[in-house]
Amino acid sequence: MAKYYIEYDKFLVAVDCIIFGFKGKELNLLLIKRNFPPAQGEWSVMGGFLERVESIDDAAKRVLKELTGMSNVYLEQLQGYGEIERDPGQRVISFAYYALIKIDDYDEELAEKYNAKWFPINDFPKLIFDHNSMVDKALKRLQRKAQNQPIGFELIPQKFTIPQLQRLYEAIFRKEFDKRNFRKKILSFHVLKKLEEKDKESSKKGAFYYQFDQKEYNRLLKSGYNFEVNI
Amino acid sequence: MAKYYIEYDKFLVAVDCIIFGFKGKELNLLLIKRNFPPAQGEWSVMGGFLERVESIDDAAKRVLKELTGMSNVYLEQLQGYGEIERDPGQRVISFAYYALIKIDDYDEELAEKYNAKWFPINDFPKLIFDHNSMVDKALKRLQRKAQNQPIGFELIPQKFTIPQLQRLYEAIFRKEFDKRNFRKKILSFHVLKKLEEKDKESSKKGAFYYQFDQKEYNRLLKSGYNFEVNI
DNA sequence: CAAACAAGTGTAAATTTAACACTTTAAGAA
DNA sequence: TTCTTAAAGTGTTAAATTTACACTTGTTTG
Repeated sequence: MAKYYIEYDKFLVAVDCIIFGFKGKELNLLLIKRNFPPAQGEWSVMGGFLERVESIDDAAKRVLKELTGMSNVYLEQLQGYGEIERDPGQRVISFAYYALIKIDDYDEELAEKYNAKWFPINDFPKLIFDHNSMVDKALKRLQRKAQNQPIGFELIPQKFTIPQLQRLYEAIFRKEFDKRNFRKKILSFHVLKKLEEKDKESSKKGAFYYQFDQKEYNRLLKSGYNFEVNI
Repeated sequence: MAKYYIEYDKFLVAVDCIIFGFKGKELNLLLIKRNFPPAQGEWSVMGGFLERVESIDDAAKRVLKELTGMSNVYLEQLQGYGEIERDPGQRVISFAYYALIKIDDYDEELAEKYNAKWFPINDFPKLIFDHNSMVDKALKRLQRKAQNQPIGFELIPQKFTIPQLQRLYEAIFRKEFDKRNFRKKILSFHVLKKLEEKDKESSKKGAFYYQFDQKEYNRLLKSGYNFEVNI
C-alpha cells in the first residue's frame, strides 16, 4: 500500500460500550470497576483499544464479546469523543457504542472476572472521564430509536407478554402508559405473533406470550409503513 | 502527563465536512475536486487531519473555516468511519461532520482556491471512498433534525418569507406541502416574528419577512414544548 | 385598466390520541 | 367448595390533530 499523509499526527483510538439490559421493571447498565490505572477503582463502561487489524465496529464487537460473551446483539455507534484531555492517562480518541442485550443470557461469571455489575439506570455511580455524558447520550438515543424502530425486542426474551413489553417501554421512556391504549397501539403494527402458551410467573391468570415477527416487519417496511410507538 | 497505554496502536484521524446550503429551491452540497493524491481529480467532501493541539470538534471547525471562511455556523458530528480499507492511501479513521450554512454568505473566491463547487443534492458526482455514504447519512440526519428542531433557519437568511421557508422544508423533506397547512403549522410554534418589511423579489404582491426568535424558542423549550414540523 | 402572478386566508371531514372502568381467569386461602 | 386476590384482558367516547380543498388580495406590467 502506498504511503501518503506521512507528516500527520497519530492517535490512540478506543471504543467504549454502553451496555443496556432490562431487569424486572428497570433499565440497567453494565459497568465495570477498573482494576488498572488510570482511575483505578473507579467505575466506567467497558472499553478497549482499537487494533490495526480491525474496523471500529469490529473493535466494539470484540470488546462487547469480551465482557458479555455475546455476539449477534444490537450494537450501534453513538458518537466519537475527542476532547484533548478527556482521558487523563494520555490523549485517546474514543468511539462510544451502545448495545442492547437480553439480560437473562448474560453470564454472571464474566461479571466476576471483570468486576462488572448491573446498575439501574436511575441509580448508578459517577463514572470516569466523559463516560457519564456517553451514558446520557446513549439513553437519549435509545429513547429515540425505540420510538421509531422495533429495537425494544432486543432487550427482552424472544417470548414475552404484552404487560412485560409495556413495562419495558415504560422503563425506556420513564413514563406510564394506559394498558388498553398500549396494547391497542402495539398490536396495531401487526408485527407481534400471539402464541398459545401463557406465562404464569407474574399472575395467576397468566398472560399470553407473543413473539416479534421480524419477517413481517421487513415486509411491511418495504411497503412504506412506519413503526412509531407514540402512546 | 503520565504515560499509559504505550503498547497500543496509533492511527491517523481525520474529519470530513458535509456542507449543506440552500439555493433557490434546492438543497446543495459543497464538494471539492481533489488536486492531491490519492484519488486526485475526483470529487470529495472537504476534509483534513486532526492535529495534536485540537479537539475533534475544533478540527471540524478549522476545516470548515478553511473552505468557507465561516465560523459560528451549525456544525454537528455525524458519525465516525473506521473501516480498515476506507482510505486506500493509508488507514485513516474519519469523523464525518455536517454543517448548515447560509449560502449567500459563502465567498466564491474560496471556491476557486479549493476547486470547490455547489451541487444540488439530487444530482452530484460520485465521491471518493465512503463519502457517498457520509452524505446519505448527513441527509437523513438533517431530515430528522429539521423535523424536531428549528435548524432549518441556519440555511436561509436571517430575514425570510414563509413561502421561502416552505420551499426549504420541501427541499429537505423532498415532499410538497399545502401552503395553508404549512403556514398554519409553522406559525403555531410562535417563534417567528413578523416584520413590517416585504420581499418584492419573487412576487409582485410581495411577501412579508419573518425572523426566527431564538430567545422565545429557548423560553418555550424550558416550559416543555416541542417544535415538530409534521405537515 | 386589464392581465398575470404569487401571497394570503378558513372550514369541514377524517384520523388519531387520550381518557376512562369493568370482567375474566386461576391460584391459594379459608 | 367457595371466597379472595391479583393481574390480564377488553370498548367506547370526547378531544385534538391532521388533511383536503378554492377563492381573494395586492401589485406590477403591458
